[in-house]
Formats: sequence, structure tokens, C-alpha cells
Amino acid sequence: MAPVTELTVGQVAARSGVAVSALHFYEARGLIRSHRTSGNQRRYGRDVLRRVAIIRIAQEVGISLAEIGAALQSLPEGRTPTREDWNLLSTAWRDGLDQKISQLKKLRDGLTDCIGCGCMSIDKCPLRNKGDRLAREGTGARRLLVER
Amino acid sequence: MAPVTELTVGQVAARSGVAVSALHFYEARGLIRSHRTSGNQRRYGRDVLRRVAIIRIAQEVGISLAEIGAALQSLPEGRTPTREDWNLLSTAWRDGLDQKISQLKKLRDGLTDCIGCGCMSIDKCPLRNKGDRLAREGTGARRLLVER
DNA sequence: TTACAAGCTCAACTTAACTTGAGGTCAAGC
DNA sequence: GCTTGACCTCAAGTTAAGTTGAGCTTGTAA
Repeated sequence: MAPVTELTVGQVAARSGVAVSALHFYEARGLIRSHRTSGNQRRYGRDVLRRVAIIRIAQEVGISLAEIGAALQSLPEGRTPTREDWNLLSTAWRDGLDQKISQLKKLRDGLTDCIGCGCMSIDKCPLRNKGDRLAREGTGARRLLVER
Repeated sequence: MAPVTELTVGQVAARSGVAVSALHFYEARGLIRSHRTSGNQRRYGRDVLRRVAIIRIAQEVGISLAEIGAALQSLPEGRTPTREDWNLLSTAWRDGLDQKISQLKKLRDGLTDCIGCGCMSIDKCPLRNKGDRLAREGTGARRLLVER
């Protein structure tokens, strides 16, 4: 028996745990692809499941859809991403995570030092005014909104 | 000579490094307070500087304005927050930061384990589908949008 | 007293990442 | 053949945290 290769949006949604509307959205953003049946309905290849999985993980790591899209562009057209592809992406993303963690640690240590101090001087307090972006990084919408 | 107690919005903006529009916004959200001159202009007490400082630090820690507002509500009315007040808030926030850091670490370790694995099975991959909210926490807008 | 900077209000716009809704089509079972 | 659930498109709404702009008022320095 021939393997069921094609998936409908509903099936992809169910298997990936992502809403149908989100899948439409990803497709509009160019993160995933589909072809259409004669009746204009979407059909997805199996590779879409892995792509969606990658998208969600990357999002949890704090990477924006735009960045994820750019990374996915680097993958060969319409092919199921291989282990090697995933290797490259996840390594890069892990490094980003590492950075984010160390920034948060700095912030925490700063907070710890300042507990009991209460100075909060704009000029003197080590927590303030030292041009650090720290936790601001990678917070999605907030980033663009907070930066001027 | 009597100390200059009152500050205009512009002065607060300059001293706190926050835009005038943001101060208006914080006031509309109830995070800070002012009284008005006969000509309807805002005047701030000195305590506003410390409040704004607290607000910005908390934001860097990834706390939403809504949460910050709630925390500030617990401070005595219109009084300059004391060292003790700051102590309580910063300790709580640092604990939150600690949690966030450890969640990110878990994510990173998961990523590391998965590098070279490439399985990404929804059922089996340790990175997926285990009900962890991880980095999603405290990402402002995304939180409400992503949770259904 | 007259500029002109600084303030005021209020509405609308911005970004990311989706969701919701309206109005219409497709497909599969009975 | 008909009902029903799954799809489709496209526009508009949502949230957070502000920013921008228009139109009008205050305050202050020369």
C-alpha cells in the first residue's frame, strides 16, 4: 500500500499542535509551503512537520519568525531538513541562548548586589545607565518598541 | 533656600532617561502619579525618580508593566519607596529571574542533546511537547498570544 | 509683550504573531 | 442529493508598550 504522503492543514495542525490559522500565517510568511488540490485546498508534504517543529523550538529560544524564516531559507528548497541542517541551525541558536543566559545572569547579579543598597542612583547604581541591553534582547515585539 | 521639590515632566524625563510620552503613559497606567499646577501642567514629587528607576529595572528583568504596577500598588501611597520596599521587590524579581535563567538553561541543554539527533519527533523528542513553557515566560505580548 | 520652548489632550500608528469573523466552497457519508 | 464538517480568502481585531502628530495652552526670557 502506498504511504499517505500528503497532509491537509487540519492534519498538520493536529500533529504539530499548531492552530490552522497559524499554519496559514506561516505559509503567508514563507516559512512553510504547500501545493493545492484541484479544489484549492492545501496539501503538505511530510517535511512540513519537521519544519513546524523547528519553528516552534526556535520560538521558544526567543528567535523571531523573521529570523527563523531567514534560517530556513538557507535550507535546500522544499526538502525535508536533514539531521545535518538541524545541526547547523541548532548550534547557532544554542549559542544565542548561551548569550541570553549570561546576560540575564549579569542582570541578576546586579540585582543581588543592589538588594539592600536601594540607592538606585541613575549615575552610580551599577544596574542603571550602563548601556546594557541585557534582557531586552530577543523579547520579540518589545525589542523594537523599547529601542527608540 | 527651600529645596526644589517639584519636577516637571521634562525634568523627570531628562533625569530618568525616559521619554515624556512614556511618562504620560506610565501615569495613565497608574504606575506613577502627579498633581497639576493651576495651568494644568504636571508636577512630580522626587519619589517619581525612584519609581521610574524601579520600573525600568523591572522591565529589563522581563516583568510586564501590569505586574510592575501591581507590585508598586503594594507600596505605601505616594511615599518615596524605601530601601526596605526595594528590598522586597528586588528579591522577588531576582527569584523570578533565577527561574527564567534555569528554564533557559534547560532549553539550551535540550538543544545541545538534540544536536545531531535531528529526531524532532513530537512524541519522543525531549525538546517538544512536554508541557514546558520555558522561554515563553515573561516575553510580554507573546505570552498572551501564544497561549490559547 | 511677544516669541518660543515646553506642556497638554486625544486619536491614530507601530510591531510581532496570531486569532476571529464573515461569506463562500469542497468533500464525504448517509 | 443533501447535510455537515473541513477549507478557503480577506479584512479587521488583539496585546504590550509606547511613539507620533495635530491643534491648542503655558510659562518664561528677552
